[in-house]
Amino acid sequence: MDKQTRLNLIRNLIVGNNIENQEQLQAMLAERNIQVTQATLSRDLKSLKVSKSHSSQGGYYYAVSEGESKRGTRDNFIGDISRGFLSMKFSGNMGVIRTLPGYANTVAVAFDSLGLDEILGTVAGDDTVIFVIKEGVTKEMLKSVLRKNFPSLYI
Amino acid sequence: MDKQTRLNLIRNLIVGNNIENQEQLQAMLAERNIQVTQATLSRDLKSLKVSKSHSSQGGYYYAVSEGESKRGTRDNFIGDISRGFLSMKFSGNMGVIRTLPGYANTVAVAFDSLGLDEILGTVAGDDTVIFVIKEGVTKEMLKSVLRKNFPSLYI
DNA sequence: TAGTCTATTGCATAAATATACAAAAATTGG
DNA sequence: CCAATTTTTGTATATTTATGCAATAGACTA
Repeated sequence: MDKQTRLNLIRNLIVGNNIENQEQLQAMLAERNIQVTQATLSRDLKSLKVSKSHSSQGGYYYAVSEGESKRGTRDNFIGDISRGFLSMKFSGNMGVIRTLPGYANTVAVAFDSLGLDEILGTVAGDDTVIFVIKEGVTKEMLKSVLRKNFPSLYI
Repeated sequence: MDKQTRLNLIRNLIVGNNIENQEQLQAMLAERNIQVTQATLSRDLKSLKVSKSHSSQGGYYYAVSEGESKRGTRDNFIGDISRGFLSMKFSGNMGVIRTLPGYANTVAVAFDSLGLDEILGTVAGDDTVIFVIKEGVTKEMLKSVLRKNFPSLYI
């Protein structure tokens, strides 16, 4: 478990859950067998430029800031995907990927270019990619393939 | 100086300046002869749903959440949708919205911003929006929700 | 290889923010 | 006007987050 992997996971956890404070985040990481101190999380959240907001229900939640969090020049497909990727969800034979604003096209192109047999095609908007899964391929089969291709993403 | 006035001033100060913490905000208010404690500011920021973000220079800044500062309100989204909307059709777990030319993106953004639980994601072209319906949600359920949100549209 | 440099982390603690509680101020209904 | 109720605020303190420092590990150079 290196730092970059932890950062990606944290980003995913933040996007996919309502996390109220660093203690809670620490607990979620612990469930995944990642042990870090609050101090490290404070630094991680800073480097991800995560902001803390008030929810309308009175609590708090973390949010990943628009864009800024990562800008770099890794030029392989997996790098492109890692950089913009936020979350992936499924519905029937369709999948929806949320990305940082403006990254959808990059992610979709990278996805296409990998030539995954399980995916029939993709369409990209600005921060959303929709793709169609090949008939007969289950969510679980696809997830397993994706995890193999992107061990850093926690899909 | 009543509370509402102070809240408005705080919002303006936050939008117009880079304020790093409550102490700084307190000082700016003091310059304007408004004396309050940090505790009160903490409550004020909560009621304004101000979030604290990391700047790319390493510092912090407060930001007023979309809903409160800009007119990113529900009413405006509904207006945006009504203006460009032409028709909505379904196929399986997918929906297709036709709009006036050029309106697709606006409609999609508005749709997304409403945060409808039933919709997984959207992609916009020029005059067409495609969206994916969440698994387990039927056409009829979605239509019913949409009719409630947009009584003026014939969905 | 030894020495140097850099990155990452935990520990302890500082700094920043939130809140329980009580008091003061404002509002409401006779 | 008064009494009852609600709102707003400060004080003191709890909670949450950030950071100085030292330790460790890996990378790089000569």
